Amino acid sequence: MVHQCCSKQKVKRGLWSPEEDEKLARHITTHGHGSWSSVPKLAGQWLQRCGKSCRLRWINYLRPDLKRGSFTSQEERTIIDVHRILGNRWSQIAKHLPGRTDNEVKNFWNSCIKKKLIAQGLDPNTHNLLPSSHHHHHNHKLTGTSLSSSSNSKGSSAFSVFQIDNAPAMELKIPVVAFPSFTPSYDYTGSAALLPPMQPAYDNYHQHSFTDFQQHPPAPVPNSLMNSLDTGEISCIWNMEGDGASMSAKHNDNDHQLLQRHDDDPNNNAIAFNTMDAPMESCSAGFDFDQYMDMLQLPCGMFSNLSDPVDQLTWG
DNA sequence: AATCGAATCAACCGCCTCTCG
DNA sequence: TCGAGAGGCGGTTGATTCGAT
Repeated sequence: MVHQCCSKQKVKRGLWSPEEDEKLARHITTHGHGSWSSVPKLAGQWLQRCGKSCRLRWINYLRPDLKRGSFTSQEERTIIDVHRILGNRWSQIAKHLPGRTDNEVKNFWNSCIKKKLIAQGLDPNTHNLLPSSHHHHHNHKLTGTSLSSSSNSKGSSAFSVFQIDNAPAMELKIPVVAFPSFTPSYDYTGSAALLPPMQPAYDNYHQHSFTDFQQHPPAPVPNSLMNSLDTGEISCIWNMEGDGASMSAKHNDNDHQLLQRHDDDPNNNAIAFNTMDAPMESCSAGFDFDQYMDMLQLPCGMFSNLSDPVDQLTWG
């Protein structure tokens, strides 16, 4: 199919020559692109490309503010973070990476990140553990279900406790109605037990506007995402150290006590669970949701519709 | 040095949305 | 309200490069 903008003229396809690049760049830097469909005409008779092709070439290659070179680990992490929330919305993801294009991000994802996640036993689409991974490692799984909240329309479980290989892990899902002061950071370089937060509310995130990140001041990606979140669900997996002797959250390389805030840094809202004193085959953990909400210092009334604040985990 | 498969990436395709008459 | 055109996007393709044998 031929584009409307190219239907009335002979257009060249395929790779751009240096001469074409030079002609297009010179035209746009002096006149701006205006209407892309008119760019080939205005840029001179030898630029026999369709407007769409010119636009793409400018955006992906000629733009002066493009960043060259391979992606940094920080950029990679940002891509993973945003992708978890937005899915394959490459142009939105690229907005968080100055100098990178959607095409570049998409290619990097498909050729590199995707494989890394799969190698870590994660589904690159959902960022959840691959089902085969559970089976392969013969993981146990426990789900806590006593959290009840009218805002939790999915009726999903509040907790999941399971094992990855021999390491116990816990998934915690927190229904939120507004933006909490909870800004975890994650170590993607760790083992499978040190997982990034899961993305249980994919549809919720999509329902509610995430589109205008630019309104928010520059911030780490999770912050800017959370800032525009008006409802949804946060979910994290925390690793539990040792052979089931305790259960603790890892945050900024520090372990923390049960439901205690890190006092030194008000922005450090790590959660920890140290009540898993029994072996993983048989243990329980109480979870005081009220206390947890206090710790997060949530805006007043945020969880007012929670009817059953205390939850209990059992295993075995 | 030659071959071949994998990885990479630029570019295209086709669909969707927005704008404007 | 509707349709045409343009811009924008994500998926896909195909050429090129890279690396192993």
